[in-house]
Amino acid sequence: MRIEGSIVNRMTIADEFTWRGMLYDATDGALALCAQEPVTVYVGFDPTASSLHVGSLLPIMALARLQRAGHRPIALVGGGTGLIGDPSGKSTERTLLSVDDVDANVRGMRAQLERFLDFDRQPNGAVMVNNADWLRSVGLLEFLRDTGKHFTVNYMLAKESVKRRLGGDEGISVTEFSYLLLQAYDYLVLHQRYGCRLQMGGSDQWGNITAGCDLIRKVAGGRAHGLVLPLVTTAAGTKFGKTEAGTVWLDPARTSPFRFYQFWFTVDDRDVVRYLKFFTWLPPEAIDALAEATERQPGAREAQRVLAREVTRLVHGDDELQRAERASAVLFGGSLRSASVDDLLLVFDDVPSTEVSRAALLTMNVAAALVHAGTCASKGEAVRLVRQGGVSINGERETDERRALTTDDLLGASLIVLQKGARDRRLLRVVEGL
RNA sequence: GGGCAGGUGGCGGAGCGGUCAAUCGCAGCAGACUGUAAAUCUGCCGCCCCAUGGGCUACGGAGGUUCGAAUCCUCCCCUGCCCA
Repeated sequence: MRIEGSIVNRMTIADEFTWRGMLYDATDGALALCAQEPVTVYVGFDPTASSLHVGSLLPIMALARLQRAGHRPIALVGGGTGLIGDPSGKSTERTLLSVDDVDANVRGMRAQLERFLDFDRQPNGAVMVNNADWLRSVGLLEFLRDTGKHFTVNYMLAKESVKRRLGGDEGISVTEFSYLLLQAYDYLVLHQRYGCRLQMGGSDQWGNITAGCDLIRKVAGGRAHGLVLPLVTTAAGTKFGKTEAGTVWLDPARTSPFRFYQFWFTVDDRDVVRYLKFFTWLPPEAIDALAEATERQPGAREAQRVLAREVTRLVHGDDELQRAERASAVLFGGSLRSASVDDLLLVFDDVPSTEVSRAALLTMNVAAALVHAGTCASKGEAVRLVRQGGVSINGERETDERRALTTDDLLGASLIVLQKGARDRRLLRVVEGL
């Protein structure tokens, strides 16, 4: 991504992070340092999956904001640490990923991260590193002598992530227990190679980050800082970034832009302003205005609309945003009967959709169609759902799950819209000769 | 290696020979009310079927006892704690 023009700094990083609610904690002097001179700052991303998800968006935005403020961001992907597994925030031991999996995940994540940072910007172009480059080749004895010697087990036992596991009934393996050393070592390497003096991360990273600061002080004699971001919560107390359909990924192949857009559009009133501050580039005045709009006319969902638009554009680009908006307008914009078949066909690729042959369709009843389209996981579930009144077909509530589908059910002779509840919409399209 | 405590549905956690597809809480889904919101209330929440009923697969794994086991026995695997 290119950042055009020069950025006028109206707020300091401290002001901005504070106003946006992004400052959970920081080491003494971290913010003063940023106010005083350009700093090289890093955030690490765990390659636990081939795609980032919306939970990673906050640290990504934090990096990007710092870059716009003139600092140099380093995005680190954990091709080395990913082989070990970070116990922070986890209550149970994780199963190890294979080297191939980690490498594949690293590739996927790198590609995504590139979108949010400017690698050509002068003089503070972003840098992407993979800690596999130094961790995989380090020798055990060398590591224990050079790095391990600087930490006491006492120190490590005092870390929250370790304490929690010691109290749990699964314990913690030496592998995960050692994780902290690796991340501390990463910070040291980046400090030595790039002069990195600030590490950011989620609040669960505090222990790992301060361990790195301590290591740098002991080995390099330098002062390094840490800043942690709050955990993104939802007012309803559920896990942020999860929907009925599972995790909300940044990869459009895993979470379609339409679903992605819908995720943000359906955000709770109580969360929307906070998310606007976290995840968009909108200036304070614009966000304040949306906050007011939400208070005055919550039903208009203006803030959610803008949030969905901004974040979808940021992650998927303008074209995909427009498709998601159009698909949403067609499927949620009032009566389906008034929507033209052309419109429906247009959104076919953007909405969860399934194809079916005419012959197969005509052997299906309503319940079978719901399963085929993926609305329901099993026929039993489909039966229950219909009996509870949770299903509409082409906008009309369906009450008989055993009703056979006929060509009369096809809009424009080729499409059926299946609705479950208020939000779930899918299309079933008849394809000749399938 | 020894002792102790455990392994039950997405999670937590009951059940301790039949009435258990398994109490309950959380999470999830739907309905009502709405605003594609929240709260609240209601229903649902293993799979399949010619369905006020029937079948199948399930309570770490494998055997066994019994008319009948998640519940009893044996062996094995796994986890935690304590001891060596």
